[in-house]
Amino acid sequence: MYTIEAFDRPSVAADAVVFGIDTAPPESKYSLAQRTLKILLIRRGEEPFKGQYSLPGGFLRKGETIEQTAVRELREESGVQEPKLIPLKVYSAVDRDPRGWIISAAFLALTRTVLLSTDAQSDAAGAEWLNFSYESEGSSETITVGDTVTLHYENGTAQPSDLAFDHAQIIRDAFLRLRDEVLHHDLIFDLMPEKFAVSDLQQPYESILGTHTSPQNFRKKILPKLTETGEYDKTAAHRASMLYMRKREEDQNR
Amino acid sequence: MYTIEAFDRPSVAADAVVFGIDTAPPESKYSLAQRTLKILLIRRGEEPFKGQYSLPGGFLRKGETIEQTAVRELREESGVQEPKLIPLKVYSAVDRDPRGWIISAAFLALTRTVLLSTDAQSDAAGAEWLNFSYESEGSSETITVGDTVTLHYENGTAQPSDLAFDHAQIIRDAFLRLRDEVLHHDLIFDLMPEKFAVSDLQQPYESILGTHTSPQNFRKKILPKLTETGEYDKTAAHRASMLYMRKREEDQNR
DNA sequence: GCAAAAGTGTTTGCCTTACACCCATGA
DNA sequence: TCATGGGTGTAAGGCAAACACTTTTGC
Repeated sequence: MYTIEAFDRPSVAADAVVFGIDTAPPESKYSLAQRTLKILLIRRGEEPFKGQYSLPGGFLRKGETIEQTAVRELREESGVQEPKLIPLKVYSAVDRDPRGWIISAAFLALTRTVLLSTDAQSDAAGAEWLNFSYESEGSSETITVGDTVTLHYENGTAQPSDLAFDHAQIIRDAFLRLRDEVLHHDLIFDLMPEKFAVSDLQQPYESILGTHTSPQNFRKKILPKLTETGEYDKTAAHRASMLYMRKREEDQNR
Repeated sequence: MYTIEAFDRPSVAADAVVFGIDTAPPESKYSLAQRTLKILLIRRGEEPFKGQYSLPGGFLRKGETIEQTAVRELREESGVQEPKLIPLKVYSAVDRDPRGWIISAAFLALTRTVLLSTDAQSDAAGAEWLNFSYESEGSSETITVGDTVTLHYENGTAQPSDLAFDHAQIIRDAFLRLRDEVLHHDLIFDLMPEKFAVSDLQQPYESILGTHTSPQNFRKKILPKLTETGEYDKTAAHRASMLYMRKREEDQNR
């Protein structure tokens, strides 16, 4: 007969790899705004790994689901609201945390805004949005985060890095999943505000997928997935661009 | 300062949704063998849910990863060896297990053979391979397992069923992931033996994806992903079929 | 020869790509 | 007017569906 006391139990954490699109003002009134992919990291204020970057996350509490853990910790540590969560995997290597037996359920989390709450009641020293870029060549992969952190991977495995715990590995796995979901399931729309111009999509889309095509062909490829709103963005010094919304699933085949 | 005693800890289980392809002998010496998708379920020998079907699975032990838990339990309960494991998600609803606070990391698991070990040192009454079929129409989905169990879903949520725990929900999520991985990442090969004829692929492939095409066009679509072995299957009463292997990733673009 | 499947070639239509072109707007 | 992006049209190439056809084998 099973009794719940018969097994040792690990501490369970949720960690989130949060991506967002940052919009920088254009260089001139003519050119497009610069839209770049960012990742949210926490500068750790406590041991272990004090002062190093880590993913936002925290411990599962009794009475909540692991998704609620992720949402709560994101709000507390960074002010990120209503993220889109996608479960990644459970990281459970026995030596992954020097504090003891702690496993972590990792999530890919997307937000439509990169603003940070300033008065976050935080148990971490501070949350920062950092530039994110990914490159691969053969069996080697490189991720650059912010201006100072470079992560290397060989055959899909993280090499020792400046990041806390096994978070370098989690970040890679999350980005590859993001790329896959953008490619096959239009996840790009979960990184965008509700209404947007076609050209707002292209930079984020192509920096995630690592592709490039002309604005004309990008338009034709993406238009079947969009619905016109009739509104226009008139802020730029050229022809105003129509704002679109994501087309509802049921209407795709019409 | 963090202390590991500061948080309550849940019991952590791993559950696996195991799919395999069963090969039934052909009706005559002329026709093809019947290949059907099967799912491995356990008839529970203990409370709760005694006598009902559940997924194979068990509890995480100290010193092992959650993947090792899944592999160990599969071997113990069903004799399945060397499954391909794909992490699905963590199921953590607070009332999902009447025994208490138990969360489960669910895996999609694929095996190349549907044979069962007969002398499994089992803590379950018995493992069975059951026919699996999936249908969807609008927001309703139906999964049929074996001859007796039918599962219903509305808007992606499992309706009450004869399965133990929340396993009806897990099975649906697993099958949709299977379909997605077969479509986008050629996961079908993890359900096949190392060497196989082109026609061996088509039935499983199309029953998972819910599509149908001619044998000729299926061949042309799949051949770029295959390598000839030079061996032939001469058992049937018609032209012998060449056996192929999965082409290595690096050779795909040649 | 006949049934059944293995395997090849051809046609057609669609979808992507490259690129020429016009439109709208503010400086 | 000019620079810049918004937006449309068209022609070429590649891919997939439909299907006609040949090959191989056991009965």
